[in-house]
Amino acid sequence: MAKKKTSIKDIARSLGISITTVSFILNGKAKEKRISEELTLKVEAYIKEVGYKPSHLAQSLRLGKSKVIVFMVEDISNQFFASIARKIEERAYKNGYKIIYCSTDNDPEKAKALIDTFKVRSVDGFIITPTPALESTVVELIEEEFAVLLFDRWIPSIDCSYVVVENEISAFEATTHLIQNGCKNIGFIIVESDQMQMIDRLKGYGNAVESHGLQKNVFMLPFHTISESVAINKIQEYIQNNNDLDGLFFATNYLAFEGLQALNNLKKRIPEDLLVVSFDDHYFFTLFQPNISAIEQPLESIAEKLMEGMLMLLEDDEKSKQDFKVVLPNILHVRESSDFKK
Amino acid sequence: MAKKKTSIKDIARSLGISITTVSFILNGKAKEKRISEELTLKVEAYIKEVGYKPSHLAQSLRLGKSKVIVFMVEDISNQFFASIARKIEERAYKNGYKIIYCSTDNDPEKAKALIDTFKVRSVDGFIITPTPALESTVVELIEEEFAVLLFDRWIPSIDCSYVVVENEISAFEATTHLIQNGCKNIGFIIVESDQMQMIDRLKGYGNAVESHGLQKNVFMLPFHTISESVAINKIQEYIQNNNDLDGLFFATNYLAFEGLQALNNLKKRIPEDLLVVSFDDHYFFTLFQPNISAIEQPLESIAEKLMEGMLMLLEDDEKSKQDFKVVLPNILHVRESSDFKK
DNA sequence: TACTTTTGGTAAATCCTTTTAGCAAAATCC
DNA sequence: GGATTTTGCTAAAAGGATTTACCAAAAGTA
Repeated sequence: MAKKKTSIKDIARSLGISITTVSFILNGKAKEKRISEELTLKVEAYIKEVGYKPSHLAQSLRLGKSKVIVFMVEDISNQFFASIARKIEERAYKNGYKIIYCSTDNDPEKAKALIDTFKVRSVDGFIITPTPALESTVVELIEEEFAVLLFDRWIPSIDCSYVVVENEISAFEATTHLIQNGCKNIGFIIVESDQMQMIDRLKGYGNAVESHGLQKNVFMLPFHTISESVAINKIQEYIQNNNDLDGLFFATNYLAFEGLQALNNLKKRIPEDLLVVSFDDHYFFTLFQPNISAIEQPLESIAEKLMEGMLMLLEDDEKSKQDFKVVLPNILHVRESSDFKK
Repeated sequence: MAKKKTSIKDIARSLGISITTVSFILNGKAKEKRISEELTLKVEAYIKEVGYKPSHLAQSLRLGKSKVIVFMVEDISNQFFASIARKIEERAYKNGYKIIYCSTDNDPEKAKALIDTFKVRSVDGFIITPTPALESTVVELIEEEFAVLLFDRWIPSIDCSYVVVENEISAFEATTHLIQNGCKNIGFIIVESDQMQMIDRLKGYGNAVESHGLQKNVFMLPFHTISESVAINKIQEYIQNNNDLDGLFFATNYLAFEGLQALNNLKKRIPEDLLVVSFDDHYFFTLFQPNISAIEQPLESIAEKLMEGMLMLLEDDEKSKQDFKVVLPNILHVRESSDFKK
């Protein structure tokens, strides 16, 4: 097996013509550049025969475009991000793009370091779930004319394209749903964070509760929650200390999983003792007994918009680069955990 | 903001020296190439000052190495693969490698097409969960001197490095565990597949059952199981038609999730009516009531071995390239679903 | 002094493309 | 028939690095 790949030069030499001619033909510019049809066919046949494929590296170097998109998320092993990864993959490949992933752990230093290495690699675009304190880095990226698209959360202080969901509206809706089903004291369990999606969910919950004349009751776990078992314990304590809770709204599915463990440990019955609803739907919620009500983010639409936006940012040279701003609606699935009738 | 990045040429010009000198200094060859310390320091200071970073593209083109590894799995959104992705990521980045992922859906044509595009991209290595009929493509890759490492399943007919787990042994162990806890008629639920890991799991089950003088009772779902609900129905039918089952062993966690739904629909109690154990542990299994016994694959070790092997294949030029063959042991977690005492 | 060795560096080729500018021959025009 | 246009194709630069081969000047040796 030949280790050495055939290059455009080899082809030119073998056929006794110039590199330029071969390149024109390869790039479909034969007509435009007035290469005779006879020669064109001959070259094309030869290319097919030897199975020549141009080197992407050389092309990238020459054209200044690498056809690589970075997918930078908090944690690629998180089901939500992994699902999006899967769905944008198809679309990217179809358009000749490859995707490099990386996880930030929501650590600004790590995120910055990663972005730095990728700049050097001359990637074309970035799809980012921003960590805190990433404003200036993102602004820099945009100024250096990379295609940048935020998702899951956006950064209010800067002008940058994004794809997010209606966090506030859906949290409002889910809370209202609990109230309509009789809850008077709904605990909202959230992780301490300045991420916009969390802030918005909290806001939606708060507005719904207050607009019905009820009291807010928020339990905030520290962000770097030491471990899962500690988190479970803390939630358990919270529930015990608030014995009159009749509803629980979890801000993410991971919190819900921990919360369900806590409720189970406390022998609390759902929905008899309290109603439960969670943000971020999950396969488990329909497997769990009782089924858990949840707000589903539209993964398919998110992925679709993400690639639509990214391709637009990548291809259009002239249009304003910061105007792809999409907010998608979620779907509230009412299940047994929040509805006696089910 | 400057769009144009500074190149080694700019540095040379600014300092009135040659490109060669700058390159030597950049690559730590100043001493070896007898560049004076004075000049070396001056250049290094200047490089730091302007924040110069060499272009990876140009380096890759010149050196024929791109420092990119392809992580090609069946489905990146599958929790198992996503977890491995996360764990190899750290190690790869630490060694200056980036990871491009892609999903094959276990479709040979798709896999071949993906491999083809990546060859062109001059990636350095491939970590692959092989689809069926991929032997020749993999052999080609090896012959073309790419670093190739199979995982999850390997291909018996070819000589290629791999990292897998003890599928047969663990299946034997889990089956034996069920038998020891009183099962006389264990149903093994598996998906139709010629993947080695499935064949081995089936073998382990069969050996265990037969060595205890019991009958095999295998239910095989067609591979492209139309949909989840259809799968649930089929499993449900199977259980109904085999009313004397007292144990169920699921070959993967996805089958277990479907099976648990089926059991729930049939109002079967675990472990009172039958014992349950599954291959591939999952967060859910400890959340589910009762907790489900499962065989945990050692994700951390798999990832570690994967990168250890890949780096070895990438760096060593001389050593034999096919001799990194690792088989890792799993851990059987006995939980409530297969043990009355728990 | 004359010759060798060391020191400190550089020119140019190479990796593989794309693309601009241009050249000779053939065809067209008046 | 001479000027212009068209046809068909190519030389060479550029993109940004690495590396081989080599060259002066300084230092060492006899």
